[in-house]
Amino acid sequence: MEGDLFKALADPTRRVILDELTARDGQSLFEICARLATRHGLALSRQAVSQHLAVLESAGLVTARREGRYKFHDLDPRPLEHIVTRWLTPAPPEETP
Amino acid sequence: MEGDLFKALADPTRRVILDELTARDGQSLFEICARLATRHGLALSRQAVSQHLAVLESAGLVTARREGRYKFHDLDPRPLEHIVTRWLTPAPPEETP
DNA sequence: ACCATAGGCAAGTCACCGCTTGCCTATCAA
DNA sequence: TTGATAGGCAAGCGGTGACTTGCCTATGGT
Repeated sequence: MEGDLFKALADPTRRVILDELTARDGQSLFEICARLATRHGLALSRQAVSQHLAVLESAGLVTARREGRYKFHDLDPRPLEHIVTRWLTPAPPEETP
Repeated sequence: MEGDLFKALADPTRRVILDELTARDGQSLFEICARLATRHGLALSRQAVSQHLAVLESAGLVTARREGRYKFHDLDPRPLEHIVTRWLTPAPPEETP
């Protein structure tokens, strides 16, 4: 979906996760948990971060690859490009929500 | 605030309002209501649109100017540029929410 | 002066979202 | 094989946000 992109960006914690993946790509769930706590003071449970990653993944902003018992997450900023172009050109009609 | 920008974009109705202002700048509240109904099938109350415009205004995406008993709304897409650049450069640290 | 129009303010309802808790599966090391 | 690690699933709770309803102010036409 298109609207999932904006929903994914709406939460500040998810934006920090994107920051963290920008600084260091290919982190696992526990790595992200640890770095959120140490570098941003965000003491979130593992499931909270997991759910955030699921939202980012369904928005196309994060791709996940499994290796053994680890699951590494990579950032994909390409969907962001649609945001700016949308309201600079004569707007194309959207899905009626 | 910074986070208000993402909160403003989170709602699909507000995105349609931005589309509508992109197509025709300087509309009043009632004009926006009418065009949402006729062109997008969105039958919203006047207050609903008014509240949406307030959110867009506090996000810096819409500027309002009063003339007599009318209040015209103009689009300002400049805050959108920060979105893309944020996750393409080595991310600057954010406000801890 | 009167009334219709354009807009604002405040409270209340309802649904969604973020987060937790508890339990379950899978992979690797000893 | 046993235990520890990495992750997933599902139900439940609390808060926030979108929308409505009702009433109020202000401007403009006649």
